[in-house]
Amino acid sequence: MSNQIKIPRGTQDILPGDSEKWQLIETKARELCERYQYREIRTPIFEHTDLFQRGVGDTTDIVQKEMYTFTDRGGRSLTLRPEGTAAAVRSFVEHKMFGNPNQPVKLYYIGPMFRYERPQAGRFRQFVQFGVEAMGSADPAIDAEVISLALRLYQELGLKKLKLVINSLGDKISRTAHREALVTHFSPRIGEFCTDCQNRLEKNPMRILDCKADRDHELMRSAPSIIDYLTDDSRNYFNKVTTFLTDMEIEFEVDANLVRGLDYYNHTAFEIMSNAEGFGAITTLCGGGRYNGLVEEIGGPETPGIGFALSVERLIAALEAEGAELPVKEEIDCYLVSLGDEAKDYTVGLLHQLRMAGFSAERDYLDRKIKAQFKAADRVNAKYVAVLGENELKEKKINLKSMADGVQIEVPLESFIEKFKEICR
RNA sequence: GCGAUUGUGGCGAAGUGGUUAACGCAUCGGAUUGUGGUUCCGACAUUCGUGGGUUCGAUUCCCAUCAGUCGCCCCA
Repeated sequence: MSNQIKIPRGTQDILPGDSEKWQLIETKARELCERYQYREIRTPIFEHTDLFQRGVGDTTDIVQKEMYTFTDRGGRSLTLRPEGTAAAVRSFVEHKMFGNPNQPVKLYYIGPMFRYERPQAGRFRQFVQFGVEAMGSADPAIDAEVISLALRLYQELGLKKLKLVINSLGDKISRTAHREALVTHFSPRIGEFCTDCQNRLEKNPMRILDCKADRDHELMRSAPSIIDYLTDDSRNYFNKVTTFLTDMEIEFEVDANLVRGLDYYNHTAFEIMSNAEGFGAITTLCGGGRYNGLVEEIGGPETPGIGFALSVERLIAALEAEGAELPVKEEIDCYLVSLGDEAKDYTVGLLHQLRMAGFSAERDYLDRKIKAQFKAADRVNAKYVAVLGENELKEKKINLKSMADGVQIEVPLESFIEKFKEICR
């Protein structure tokens, strides 16, 4: 066992017992997307490194220190996708979906993402994101729709302790003006801030607001707020979004310091967080926002877009923190108990027939005693146990026992399947 | 990248510088020679993450290493 190969750091096996929960969540997400009319897109798990550098942004932590980048045999630099938006946009441009008569183009994806990070509660090197992208519309109603879709998923899975935080990052004019104000504000005393912030001053001063280390610095509280620099258009846009949310009776909180870590956001930015007690330090379940301009950046025509991404791992963690159980039932219709070699062999055909008829069915393969076979049947939550022994075989009948009430009946072997269909429909 | 903490059977969990490594759960067998979820009895770690050192002797002490967990940064 000393040379045992173990799972790579930050990854996890999802075993039977848990995989059913994942299936249920994925099914719910797909069903929800069907209702909201988002259609699935499946893109590769790796892309050209350039895509993320351009799409996600060179100044982001994701690009600077978290990418799984490798060179393939042809000398190309490829990267395991750290998020889903860049690839969706790449595909949108590559397949000229901007020419699709159905606009906006509404897509969803669900699959693994990769970031080279130190694992801890709610953070993995491989994790699964479910995300949605709507490209081609600059209507604030789409922003509200995207937000409500994310919230619906959580709510329909049983989460209650949720908080929606929203902000506007404004358009290009708003951001440029705000940026200048920030630089003017922080420059004289930037030496008092952490080195990260000192770098941010030039590259992306807005993210200084997001800094936890310098949170209590006096210049933070007096820092210019983006809200004050929004153009009339941006302000109207934001008001529309919040009005629509209110119309849908969705509660939210405006946080002027909500910035988001990715460079491509503008206008609407939002996060859904968990309030659950005992949740880990990382409380963000879902993050998203508008990214007008990203499609152009990736080489397409000027196209507005908005989306979100959420982690299934964190969703499951939130469910556990709230003590919300997913309705996964694990049971089988029939367990075949057999005694004696002849009967044992006979169950092969019976099992096959049960399964052909659409039932879930199982038998013993370890040559266990009858008592142990019943225990096994009990363990797998068998609704019925069919007992076939030498006696039954001789008399061409089979005993069918209902495990819930212990009632047992005799059924002629030849009509067993038909009878079982009646009893266990 | 930095910090804290942990690493004993399938799982949970005691334990000590010296050759029997508790116990609980689970599993298997028996009591009940063909019937589950209760009870009783029995079986189940040449071995204490890995490598090295100290020692007459190490699971227990020291060093290194690997891994898990949690936190910082940042994010989903």
